[in-house]
Amino acid sequence: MEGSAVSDSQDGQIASPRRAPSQQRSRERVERMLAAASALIAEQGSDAMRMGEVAERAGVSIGSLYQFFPDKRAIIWALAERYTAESQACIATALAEVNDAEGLCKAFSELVDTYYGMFLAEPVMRDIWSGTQADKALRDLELADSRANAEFLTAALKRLRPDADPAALDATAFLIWQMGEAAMRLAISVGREEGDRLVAAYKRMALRELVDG
Amino acid sequence: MEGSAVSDSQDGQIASPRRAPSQQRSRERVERMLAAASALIAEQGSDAMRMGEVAERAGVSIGSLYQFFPDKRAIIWALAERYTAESQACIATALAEVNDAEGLCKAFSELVDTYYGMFLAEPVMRDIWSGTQADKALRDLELADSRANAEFLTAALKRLRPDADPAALDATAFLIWQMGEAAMRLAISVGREEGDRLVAAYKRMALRELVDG
DNA sequence: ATTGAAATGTGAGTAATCCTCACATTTGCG
DNA sequence: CGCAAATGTGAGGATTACTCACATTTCAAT
Repeated sequence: MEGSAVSDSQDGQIASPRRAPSQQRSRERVERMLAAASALIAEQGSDAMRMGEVAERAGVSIGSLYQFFPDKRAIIWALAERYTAESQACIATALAEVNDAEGLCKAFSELVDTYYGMFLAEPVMRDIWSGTQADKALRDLELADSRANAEFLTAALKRLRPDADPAALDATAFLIWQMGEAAMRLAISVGREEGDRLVAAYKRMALRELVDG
Repeated sequence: MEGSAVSDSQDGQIASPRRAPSQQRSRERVERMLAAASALIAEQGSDAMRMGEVAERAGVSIGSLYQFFPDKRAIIWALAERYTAESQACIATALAEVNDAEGLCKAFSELVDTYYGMFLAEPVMRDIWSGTQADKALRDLELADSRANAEFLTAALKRLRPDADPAALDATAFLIWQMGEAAMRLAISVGREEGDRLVAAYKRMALRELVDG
């Protein structure tokens, strides 16, 4: 099997693996690198994460690190990608079977709680979404992710209100989703108590918009 | 007159001028430095802005730059502070004389348009708010700014609904304001057309919440 | 006008850090 | 076994934020 993409990121674009690990040994080493990076981000934040330290903690040389990750952003990107994939699956299942207003309320409410819990519990996710927004590739990933997530919401809305303008539903769902992420970023950057209140207020606002149109 | 603060930023804190310019000559030079930085940020973004280039374009030595700005963040922070002061004044006047629901609608609607226009027109503001969120000091500045802005909204709301729970109004205003900034950041990162639609959707949503409670 | 201290100005040099590259080792496969 | 591809290594190149020892200018007090 040939390795997939080899595109070195240059402008502000993607950062795919420089070389896909094809042997068992290297796959395990890449896992160790990701684990080390994850731990370091959790401890100090992605900005303070040093590539040399990642290599050392993973028990590999700096050269090996760069064999599989073209640059520092790529390793953060790889971690972010895992989290988004995971959360997207969770969202899809939560919204898949929504068919009436009551079901939407329940599913959306639980979804927000789950998402908020993930933000609170995962230091890496927290750092990546609130800290490393400087990186254009990551912003784009988040945007794409947000669109994908919003589409599950759109789909549910369309089932609820088949006669409404689809484009308007699209915009509403996208906006509501993005605002939810903004509300949660805000919530985790203030105290826990105020954060909880903000998330609750967001939930109430979003639900009104979703249900009443 | 002794210079004001000298607190070198260390942890993730403030970054005040290392030494306040007290002579006319140095005040002009500092202005040139800020202008150079602003131009460079507009051209390439704050991340790509090089301190050496700022100094060169301002016609000063690198040493002079560091005489007045303790580090790179400080010069960006100084620019951000100017924009926030300017926009805060604009918000205060817009919301000061709101006394009924209709007035709130009109004032808020115009305010959003103005703010959105500023985001679109000012590359520096755009870069600082959407790009340099990695910087904790800047995030804190934005948060404080947002709280201050939300308070004008809170004040207007309290005049409209004197019987409502003040704490709830506070939370609502803060959330609505933050979401507005999120919506605008989103709007400028997608195409102009979709962006306009998103801002319009936000406006509708926010107004409903503001008017209906 | 003199003077001296504070303010201001300079830029070569330091330190930190991302990333490369020439070369060594290991693995898979005919 | 033999060889090509995959993998591994770490000293060093390149960039860049920032420092510091020293030069120059301003200005208030004498």
